Amino acid sequence: MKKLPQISEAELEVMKIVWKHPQINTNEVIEKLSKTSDWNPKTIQTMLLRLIKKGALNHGKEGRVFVYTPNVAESDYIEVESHSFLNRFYNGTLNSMVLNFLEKDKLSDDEINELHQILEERKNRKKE
Amino acid sequence: MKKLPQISEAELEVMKIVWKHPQINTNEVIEKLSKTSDWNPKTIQTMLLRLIKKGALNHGKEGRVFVYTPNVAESDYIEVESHSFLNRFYNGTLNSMVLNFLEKDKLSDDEINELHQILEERKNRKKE
DNA sequence: TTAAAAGTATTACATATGTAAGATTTAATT
DNA sequence: AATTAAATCTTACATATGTAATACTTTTAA
Repeated sequence: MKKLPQISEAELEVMKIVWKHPQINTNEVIEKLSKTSDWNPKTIQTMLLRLIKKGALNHGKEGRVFVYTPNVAESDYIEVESHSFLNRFYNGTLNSMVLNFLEKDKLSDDEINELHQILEERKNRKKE
Repeated sequence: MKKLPQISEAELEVMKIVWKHPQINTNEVIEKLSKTSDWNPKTIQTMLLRLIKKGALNHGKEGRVFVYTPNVAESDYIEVESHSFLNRFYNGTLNSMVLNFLEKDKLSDDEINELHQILEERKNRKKE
């Protein structure tokens, strides 16, 4: 598997936009981020550049305008981050996270039922 | 709830030691961390100091030696980090993380069974 | 009682990150 | 063609983090 670059918190917000709209250009990124943040356009440009430098984004030109595409898949990134998170706090296993949430009453009855339902289905599916 | 200080990746390793052994002194921290890392003792001291400055640790003196205790509970910290993690990657819900793991086949059959078991028990317990 | 050892306190320095401003180039408009 | 506008490129600067080294102070050992 490809080694993923280190992506900071703020950079991640930019990545999310590009993941959602591959082949997006600079102004469109700025526009979309303006709705959810108060970053200066210059700041956003800096982050785009850094993401290119880190190899997280690719860019081409369309006229004189940069157009960005992700160079790391969102699912890969989430996977790596998830495992690193679980390792840091839950002995590396999702089950121990779920258990902890149950113990600490962080799940509503509805959520518990939903989870149960999901697992039931999964088990039934396996049987076939 | 108390506002938690920002704790860096490396600092977290130090916190874990103090959480596990409250009322631990400098040398003991260094000794324990030497087993799992190759940090210089000076580096560890810097991190201890920074954690005090950030309010993550308290310290008292025992003779001329510092003794540390956590000033933030491990469970609080894990809770905050967990929610921030879920918000960043899974729409804020644990269920969508579990679903994603199932879809991506990140859980073994054993783990799935265990999870199912856990939920069964939980549901039965609720009924009483 | 002086020197060495063991702690703590202060300082250092490179890289990363958040947050831009200013300079330069290129394209569009008058 | 000259001016303006719009993009990109270069530079900046404070705080955080990783990773210590050096200085100072207090014990302890010779």
